[in-house]
Amino acid sequence: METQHEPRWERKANERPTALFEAALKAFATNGYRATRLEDVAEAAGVSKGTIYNYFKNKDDLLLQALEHKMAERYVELESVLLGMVGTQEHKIRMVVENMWKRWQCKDWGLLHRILMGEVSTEFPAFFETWAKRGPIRSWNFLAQVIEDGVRSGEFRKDVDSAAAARFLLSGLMQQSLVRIHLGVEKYDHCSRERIMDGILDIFLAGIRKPNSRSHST
Amino acid sequence: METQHEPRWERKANERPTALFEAALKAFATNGYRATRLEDVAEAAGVSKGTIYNYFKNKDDLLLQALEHKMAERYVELESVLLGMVGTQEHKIRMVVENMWKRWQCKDWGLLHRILMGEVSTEFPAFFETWAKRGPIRSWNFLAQVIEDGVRSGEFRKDVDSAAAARFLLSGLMQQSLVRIHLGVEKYDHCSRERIMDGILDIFLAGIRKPNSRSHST
Amino acid sequence: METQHEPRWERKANERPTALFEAALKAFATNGYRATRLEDVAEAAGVSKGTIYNYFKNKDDLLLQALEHKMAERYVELESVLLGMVGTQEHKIRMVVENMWKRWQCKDWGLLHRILMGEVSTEFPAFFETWAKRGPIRSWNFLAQVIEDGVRSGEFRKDVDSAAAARFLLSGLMQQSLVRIHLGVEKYDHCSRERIMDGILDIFLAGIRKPNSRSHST
Amino acid sequence: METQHEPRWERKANERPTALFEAALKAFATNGYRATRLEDVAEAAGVSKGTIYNYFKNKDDLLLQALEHKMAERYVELESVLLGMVGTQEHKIRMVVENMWKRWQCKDWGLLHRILMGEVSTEFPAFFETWAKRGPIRSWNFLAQVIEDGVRSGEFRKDVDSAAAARFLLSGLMQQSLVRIHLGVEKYDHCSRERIMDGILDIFLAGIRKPNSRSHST
DNA sequence: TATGAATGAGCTTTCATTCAT
DNA sequence: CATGAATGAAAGCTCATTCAT
Repeated sequence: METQHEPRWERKANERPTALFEAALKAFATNGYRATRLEDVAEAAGVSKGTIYNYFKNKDDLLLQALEHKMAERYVELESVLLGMVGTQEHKIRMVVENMWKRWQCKDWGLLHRILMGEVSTEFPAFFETWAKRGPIRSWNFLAQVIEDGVRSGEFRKDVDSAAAARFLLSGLMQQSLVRIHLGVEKYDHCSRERIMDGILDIFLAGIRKPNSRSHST
Repeated sequence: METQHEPRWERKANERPTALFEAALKAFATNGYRATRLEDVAEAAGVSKGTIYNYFKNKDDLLLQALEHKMAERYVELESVLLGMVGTQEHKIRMVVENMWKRWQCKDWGLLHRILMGEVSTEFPAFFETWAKRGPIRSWNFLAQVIEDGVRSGEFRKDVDSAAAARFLLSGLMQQSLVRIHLGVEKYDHCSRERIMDGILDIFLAGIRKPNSRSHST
Repeated sequence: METQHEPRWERKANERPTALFEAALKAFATNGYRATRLEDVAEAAGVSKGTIYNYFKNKDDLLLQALEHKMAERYVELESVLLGMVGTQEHKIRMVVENMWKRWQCKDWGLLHRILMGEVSTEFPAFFETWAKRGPIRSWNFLAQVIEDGVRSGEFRKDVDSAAAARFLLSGLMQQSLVRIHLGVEKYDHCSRERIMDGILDIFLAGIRKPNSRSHST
Repeated sequence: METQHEPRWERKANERPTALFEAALKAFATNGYRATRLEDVAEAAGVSKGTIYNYFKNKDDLLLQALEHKMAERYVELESVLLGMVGTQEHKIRMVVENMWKRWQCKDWGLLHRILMGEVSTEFPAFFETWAKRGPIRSWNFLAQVIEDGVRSGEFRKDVDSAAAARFLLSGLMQQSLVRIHLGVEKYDHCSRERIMDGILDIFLAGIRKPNSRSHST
């Protein structure tokens, strides 16, 4: 004679780690990793301090796993986009950039990035390196390839340094994204996100295009 | 036959704060602010724990004053450069960029910047804002003005968005500088500093120049 | 064949604060508030340093709450006595005095009082004031009322200043109690407690009685 | 050919310890002994921290010597008064009490007493004992003698316990003095000092006088 | 599994004391 | 003698971690 409890509780156990990931990343990004007390993370995740230790070895482990989890999540999406792009190389660049720009606007990315560039880079340099290779460097190289293709196809100038170009474009956009949106600079340096994005793309494409090319910025 | 006592300490009050600034910034940038023990800073500065409290109210005060000091130091230099530049706007841009690029290579800047983008931005947002306004934003606006002048003088394209352009160029360069040099990415993303710098400048200038202009990249 | 582990600690949250109150008051009264290390209080209470901070914000908070607790405890008792006294005013005075005298003999009162007159009066004057109003002043006023009634009923002299009288009696007794018993003066100023108490009461009552009154000292 | 400097500076050196005594006692009484920083005492005395160590072995030494000094100062005066009193015993009692009352009003006495009853009694019990014997106990015994004389001369009741009586009178007055004036209770327990003093003396004398005696309080 | 009281290493901070000047 | 920068032991407090329940 069992009372039928709500079935939604079934998946609770599975969601614990995820809830902790979210809570941890948010708290760490907002207040800093060291400055955040595990108790606050627990509270934000709706569990008690001790519970964290059922899922993670220690605070560092929580941080690193949370980062790992977020990264994995984000990079699966990325893969699918970078494959199967068609059209001119310029079009592909636009697509890549638009996609990246959008994901950089997202709060989650801000959280992730702040921590990585902050305490992770100093306190867990090995992890930072792993991330750098899997994330930024890979996308730099991917974009460089696209540009390279454009050079070969005659769409872009012969003397463009595709590696530098890719790094320039993505770094410029990413940095603006980070600083303006996630560090709040747009609150006191007034310039709309669209203007930044469009302006950058315009200049960049003009900068790599064949001089006599007839294309023009949107 | 005198026993030469090693004096337990020397009286050099004037140099103390500066020595502590250096030691503190270095330690904070290397290991993170929270993760650094005041005793280590003291040791690095060649004094004892207690001495720090003769000069600073507490750990936060030491951090903030050290940052303030470094900033002041750096911005006086900057002023003198930005004034009194002559020649075409393109030449001015090259000068600004070369100057910035050089200062961004410098270890001190790396230390300062890591801390600011890291724990300072989360734990002392007010200070971060002050810095952002005095530093990056000011240089963005300055460069935007130079570009604006070039637009008006017919040197650059009429439809260039000078604000976005300035932010693009400086953010791209700064980000690469930070990541490659100070976060060690150049160790596993092989691309010489010169190539990055030249490549970026080439594309940027090509991107804003009047199409029929005869200038050419270095 | 079980190894019987000694549990590292026991879970008895409910008793903790009380145990800490006792230990704290004792230690503070014995060695002085500032001179007492929190670790010693913890040890005396059978817990570790950190545990104190599960119950109290800081050292001051522990002191003040401990005092508050003791005071509350003591004043409930007092209430019940002061109410429901019957008989002549002289009899009531005797009862009040006997009751007070007994409570002042008690070690707990000594602990409480030493701290209050000592560091609390200088370092927490606001708390001291609160205590003075709730404790001594209230009992002075209560006794003054009893005397006043005796004056009106013709039991005591018309020209007796009841306020001064009450303060005289209670202060004299309390001071002797404090100094002799709790500060150890009786060890080198030999005079039995009974003699002090009886002698004082005898003189006091003789001092306020109507001259032709037939009462006699015990 | 000496320039004639002002001669008042001559005694400066001698006054150093005295100035330190004053400053120390005041600071210790106001904020508590442990809670007072030596640097504050130094500042109040117009010297620097290090100077204290030219005159005193350490903080404890400063406290104890300061107390010793004040006590000596006060007790010379007392001696002269207690000797050479003439008249009835009641008159002598009035004189003693008036003298004591006046000295207890004095701020210096308050400072001294607060410290003695406070941290000194717990942290330097030996010193406290010395003081108790030289101070209160001696005056109790002196007054007891006066009363004893009055009993023998038929001025006071035969059955008065002179020891208890003396302790009662002096303790009552002293306690009121301490609490009302020096601990600030008179601010919220309104009763003039004169009333307290007169009321107490009136009751006390009425309490020890021969019943048929014709004397009356002032 | 979840809880949260208890722990204690480790950090920040204070301040009595020393001593080169 | 006077100074006050420097010291470092000692204390307050925090919080990651453990573990009885």
